[in-house]
Amino acid sequence: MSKRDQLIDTALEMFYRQGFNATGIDKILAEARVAKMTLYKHFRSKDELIEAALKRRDERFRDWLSGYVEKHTATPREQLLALFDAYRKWFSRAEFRGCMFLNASAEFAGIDQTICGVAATHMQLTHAYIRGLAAGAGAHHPDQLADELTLLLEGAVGCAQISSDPTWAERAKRAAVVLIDAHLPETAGAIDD
Amino acid sequence: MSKRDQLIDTALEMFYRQGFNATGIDKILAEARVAKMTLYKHFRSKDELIEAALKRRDERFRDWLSGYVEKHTATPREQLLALFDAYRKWFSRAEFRGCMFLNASAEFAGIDQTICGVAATHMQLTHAYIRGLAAGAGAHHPDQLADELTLLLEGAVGCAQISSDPTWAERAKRAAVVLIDAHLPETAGAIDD
DNA sequence: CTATAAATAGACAGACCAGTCTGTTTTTAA
DNA sequence: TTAAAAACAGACTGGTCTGTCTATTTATAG
Repeated sequence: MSKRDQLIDTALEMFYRQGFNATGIDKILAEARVAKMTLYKHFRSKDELIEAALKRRDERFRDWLSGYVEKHTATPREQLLALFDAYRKWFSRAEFRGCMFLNASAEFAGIDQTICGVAATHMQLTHAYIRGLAAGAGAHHPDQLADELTLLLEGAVGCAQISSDPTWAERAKRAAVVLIDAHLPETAGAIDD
Repeated sequence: MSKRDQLIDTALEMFYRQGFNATGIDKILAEARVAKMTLYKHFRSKDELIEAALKRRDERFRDWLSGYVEKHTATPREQLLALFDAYRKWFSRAEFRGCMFLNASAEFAGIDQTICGVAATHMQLTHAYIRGLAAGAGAHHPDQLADELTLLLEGAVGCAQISSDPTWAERAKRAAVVLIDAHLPETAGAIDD
């Protein structure tokens, strides 16, 4: 693995765990065992490293999410619900610290437009992915269903972080069942209450 | 207004706008026109000022929310939906920077337990308020409905912040209509699509 | 082997940070 | 008026931050 990749991976982990402003360059360098000049040869500034870390996080997260969905499900409707199982698994991890892009947006809103742009792009891409699943499931209004599921997922992330309670994923899933059934042609309406 | 209140108000505004770590003590003091020793007579540390600011934010926000709901609605069902109108209004404000408690949770997770506790308490209190509205509306499972509406509201906050798009409140409201109608005795099921 | 590139350690600058201290001025209240 | 309390300005400490610079060492490739 190149020094550049080492830096990005280490920065990614530390930024997510401790926050962006609270994580100093020197600590990242010590953890990654990389010299300072090597960092500034690959990145013009700390902000550029943050950007690179966020972009890597975006790729990794969406790959992981779609991988989980493909592996664990059969029917299109189950795929939509599997999103919530994936999130539940994510919330249960010890290193869970909420949505890294929302965290970045919190620290850099009104300060660094590029970083906020990366965060916004991540949400658009995730939304587009969910929209694709909704369309594949035959939703009447896939955009609208994707909006609703995005809201539940994002809400679950926030609630799980602030309350340190991963079960918010399950509560979101229960709501998702209702919304999905309202959107899908009523071929197999499974109701569990 | 006492110097203490001046400090809290100024800190609240600046912390929300710029973030906690990014806002230095000296800048708060300059903005509030208060001497440094006055701050340290009222608060033992910056963290204690952050706590006070978050507690004030909690009071103000919940007062504003319940005030909005009481003023704008007649029936209990409309009260639940008015939550989303209130959020929509909040999102449209120029100074909107997402959920301050989630932002605090992002910056202080694993660092300051007290601050995270204040954030968690805010969510519990907001949830309890919504639960009360749900019970008043005659929901079959007010806890569950409060969970679902909390998820939609928190999700709308996150989506609105990250995408700088206040219309997420309206999309959340549309989903809320479906969920509320699934929970309420079917006396007056208003469907708009 | 040798030349080029990459990475290293470590010092350094300049700025900012939270928090402490001193001495003075202003406000408050008896 | 006077005594106590509150707030003031501003210097100061010790630390941390990002980013730059130099000089040396290590890897790579012809």
